[in-house]
Amino acid sequence: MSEPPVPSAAAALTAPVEDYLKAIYDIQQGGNAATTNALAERLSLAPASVSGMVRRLASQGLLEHEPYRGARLTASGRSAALRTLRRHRVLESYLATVLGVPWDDVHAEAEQLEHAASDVLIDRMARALGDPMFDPHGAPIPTRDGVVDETRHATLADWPVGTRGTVMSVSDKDPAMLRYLGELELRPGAMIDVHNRAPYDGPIDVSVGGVPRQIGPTAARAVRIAAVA
Amino acid sequence: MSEPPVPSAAAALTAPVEDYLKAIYDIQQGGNAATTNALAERLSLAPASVSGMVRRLASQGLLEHEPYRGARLTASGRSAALRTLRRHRVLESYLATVLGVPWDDVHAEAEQLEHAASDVLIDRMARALGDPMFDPHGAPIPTRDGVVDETRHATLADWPVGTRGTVMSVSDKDPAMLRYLGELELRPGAMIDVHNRAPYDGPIDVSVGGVPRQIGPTAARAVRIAAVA
DNA sequence: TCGATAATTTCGTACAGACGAAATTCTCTC
DNA sequence: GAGAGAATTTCGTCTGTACGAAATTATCGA
Repeated sequence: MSEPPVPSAAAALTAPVEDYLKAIYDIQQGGNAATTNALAERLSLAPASVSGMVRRLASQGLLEHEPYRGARLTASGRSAALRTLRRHRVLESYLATVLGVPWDDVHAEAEQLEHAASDVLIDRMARALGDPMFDPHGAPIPTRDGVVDETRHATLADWPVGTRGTVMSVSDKDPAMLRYLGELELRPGAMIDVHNRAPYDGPIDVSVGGVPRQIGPTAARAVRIAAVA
Repeated sequence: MSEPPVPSAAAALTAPVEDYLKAIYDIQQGGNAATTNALAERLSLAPASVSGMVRRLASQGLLEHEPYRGARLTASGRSAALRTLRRHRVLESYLATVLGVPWDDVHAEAEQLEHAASDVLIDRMARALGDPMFDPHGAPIPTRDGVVDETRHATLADWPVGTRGTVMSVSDKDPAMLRYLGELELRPGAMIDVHNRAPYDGPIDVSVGGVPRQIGPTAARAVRIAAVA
C-alpha cells in the first residue's frame, strides 16, 4: 500500500538544503575550504547548526565531509547547487531587465524565489531574455544541464597598475556596496584604467570609462576584472 | 541584549500558515463553516494536524476557534489571507499573460511563488499588467489595501434554463478540469445560453458563443455565471 | 614537545509542522 | 432521552532545522 522507497528518486530539496549547497559551491569556487565556520558565517547560522546539517547532507550523498576539515560537494551535490544557482541568476536577470527591480534589490528577491520557481518557469524566463549568459552582476548563468564558466577573474584590488581592464562582474552580496559601485559606473562591461595604488591597503586611483575615481580596497575587492580583448 | 517581543510587530507568516488562512477564507467565502475536516480535505492534511494548527493560529490572533464548531478569521487573519490571495492572483495573471504559462499550470506555480514574492514585486507585476481586476480564471484580485469584490455568482449548474449569461469565472483548482473547460471555450467573458437541463444531475445543453455543447454537472459547478449587462 | 587558542563537534533542547491511535464530544435518529 | 455514528480533539511521536553550552580536536608558537 505505502510507497516503496525508490532509491534514485531525487526527493525535492528543501530551501535550507539548497542554501547550504549553494554556499558550499560558492566558497569552494572562491578557492577556499567549505569549513564549518565559513559556512556558518555565510549563512548567518551558529556553527553547531552547520555541523549537524553537514552530517545530514553527507549521509544523503550530497557532499563529503572530512571532520574538522570541511565539506566538498559530490557530483550530485554540485549539480543541485548549479540548479539553484541557475534559478537565482535567471531570476535576477529577469527581475532587473523585465520588471525593473533595482540592481541592489534583485539578489534578495531572487534568494527567496529561487526555492519556489519551477524549472520550466525558469526556462521560460531565460528564453524571454534570449537565454543570457550572465546575470546583471556579471555572474555566469549555468545552463539547464549544469554547464558554467568557472573562470576566476582577478580583483580590481590586485589589478596591475598602469593596465586597462574590463569589469567582468561585481559581488551581489551587499546591496549598499552595489549601490555605491553603481554610482561609480562600475558595472559589468565598464572600462577601467588603474593609475596608482597607495600602499598598505590604500585607495586606488582609477578611471572608469575615462572618468577619474578613487576607490578603497574593500570596494575594489568586490570588482572582478579581465584584460580587454 | 535580546530582542524584547514587540506585540504589534507582524512577524512574517510561514508558508503553511498562509495556506491555512487562504483555505479558511476560501471555505468561508463559499458560505461554509471552516471546519476541521473541511480544512483537512482542502489542504490534504490529516484532521489531527489541522486541529493543532488551528489552535496555534487562534493563539496568534489570526482566527477565532470554537471547538467542534470551526474557525473564523479575525480582521488580521482576513487581511493576511487577502494579501496572499492578491499575490496568488497577480502571479497567475502575470505568468499567463507575460510569460505564456498555460492556463492550467499557473495555479500550481503561483501556489509556490505566492509565499516567496515580496509585496513590492507583486505590485510591480500588477502595474506591468495595468493593475488588472481579475486573474485569468476570472477571480477578482484584491487591491494592495485588501479590498475585493466578494460577490458570489451563480453556477452554470444552477443557471435557469432559457436564459443567457456571461461566464464570470472558472475554478482553478483542477488543471484537468481547466483544460477541459478551455477546450469548450468556457473562459471568463464567454456568452452562454442554457437550453435544457436533464433531471437528476443530468447533462446540460448549452451554447457557448453560439456553438452548441453538452456538459455534465460537475464541470458546470466549476463555472460561475452572471446575467448579461 | 607542550600548551594555548581556535575551530569543530557533541549533547541536550526547542519549535514548527505533520502523523496515527485513542479518547472525547457532538448530533441525529429512534 | 439514549445511543450510534461522525467529527473533533488529545496524546505521544517523528522529522527538519535551529540553538547554547560543554567537550573535543587541531594547530601553531614557544
